Amino acid sequence: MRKRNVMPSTDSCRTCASRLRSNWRSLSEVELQRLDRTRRVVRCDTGEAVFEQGDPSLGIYCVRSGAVAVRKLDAEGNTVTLGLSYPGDLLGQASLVEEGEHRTSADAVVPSTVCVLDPRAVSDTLVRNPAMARDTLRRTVAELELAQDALVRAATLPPRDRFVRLLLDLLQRHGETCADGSCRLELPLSRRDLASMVGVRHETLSRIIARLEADGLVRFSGRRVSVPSYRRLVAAVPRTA
Amino acid sequence: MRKRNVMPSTDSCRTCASRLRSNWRSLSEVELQRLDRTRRVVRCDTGEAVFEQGDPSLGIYCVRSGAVAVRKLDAEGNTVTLGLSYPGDLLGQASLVEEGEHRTSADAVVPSTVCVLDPRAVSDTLVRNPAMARDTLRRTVAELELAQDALVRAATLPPRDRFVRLLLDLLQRHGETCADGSCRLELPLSRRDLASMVGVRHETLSRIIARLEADGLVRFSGRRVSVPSYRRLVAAVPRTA
DNA sequence: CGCCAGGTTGATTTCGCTCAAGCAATGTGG
DNA sequence: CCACATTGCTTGAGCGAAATCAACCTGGCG
Repeated sequence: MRKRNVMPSTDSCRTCASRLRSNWRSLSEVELQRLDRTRRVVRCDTGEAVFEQGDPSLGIYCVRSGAVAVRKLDAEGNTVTLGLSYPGDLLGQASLVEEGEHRTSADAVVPSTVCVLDPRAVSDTLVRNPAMARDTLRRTVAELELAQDALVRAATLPPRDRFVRLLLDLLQRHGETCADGSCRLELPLSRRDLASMVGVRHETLSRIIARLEADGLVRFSGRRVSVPSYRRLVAAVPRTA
Repeated sequence: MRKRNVMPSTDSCRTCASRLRSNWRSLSEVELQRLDRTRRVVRCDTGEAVFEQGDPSLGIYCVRSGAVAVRKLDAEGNTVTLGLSYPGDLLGQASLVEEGEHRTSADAVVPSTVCVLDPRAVSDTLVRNPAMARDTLRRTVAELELAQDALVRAATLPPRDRFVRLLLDLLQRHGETCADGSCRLELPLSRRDLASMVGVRHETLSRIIARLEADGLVRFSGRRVSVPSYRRLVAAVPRTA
């Protein structure tokens, strides 16, 4: 992970393309401006860290563009990728309720822009704007449920099925569907990262991919993935609860 | 799971023994009373369901006494135990932000009392009392981090270590420590439930227990567990991140 | 040209799952 | 009160799948 570049604020929150998808969509112009004044911008190239687990938090992080992987390291140095964050998403919402060290690492998987907001300003806004407080709670609850679903899958589904589910999720975000029901996908993640999301070693993931190719469900070539039939891929895995 | 008994409100939130540990600790007397008026009480014996996944939610659930297991069923009918909730905890906080069906099941593992509050009343209170809103967000974030930690453990720790961690957690809640560093514990859960929390089949859990006993780390007899040396048990597992 | 990171593939071992039997505690009906 | 089912748990045998260790390939890149 190379260093990040902290730049002075360029654009404003008001004109942010992902504003309506973000936590701040229920803010008035005035409130937005107040937030905006505290804003710093971090530009990261692919692979650059936005922040590292253990760093003191500089504020509330909000993805403006690109895609950011959120990872957690355990005591043995294993790293688990918890998920990807996209424009409008908040990173490390722990800093919403208490400052301190980052409990996760975050790095750009494509060139990305992330804004950093003053926690006090955000906190003030939360107090003054119940609609945003509710919105924030809703998002956090949604994320909690995502995590719990992942726990259930980790406990019950075999690795192969977990990987197919991951592929289907990535297709939603990064894929393009053709008229004939096939689709293509440029993976934003390395094999190792994929493996760390599925919870298996990377050699095992290689074999899983080989098996899926043998079954004619997907074709991998580097980071290019093509899926001959989306329907068949969906059918290859138990119901999406 | 047998049926639950819904009873008229007996005691009040104001006199609730777990009020200060609950979500409502920052409420004024007036606010508490307003909530209290909407309250219903559910008494459950061991094994009785508080609610089942898929049921329409009757409101916000708050544990008053006892201990409640929160479980999730997946499409194949596998059930995973997500955790235990104790007095002061909220169940299924999804209902905080939107009504609908329960996304988990909850059943009492010891005789328990759970209060049900009107979601509208709670929602009103959230809007009017930023301190409570903040408190609620804090709790939800904390739970999210718990879930993410569990994900990391599921992906990196072997079953044996995951079980020891679970034992250590249960010791905190249900154990009694002796002066000599040994401790005892009355398990509130069956072996199957323990297995479903660790993410292995119950036969495998039996073998894990047998191995731990062979190592002299614990002694099991029914639901009675004795740990000769707490320190040794802690040392048997990687650092508690 | 050689090095290196990322990826694949192979051989071997380990370990959790499955199926199956056995056992103790509890409950039930005759 | 006893025969018998039931439930929760343990134990064993065998299998299959993932981890591990290791070799090897491939495409950058200095």
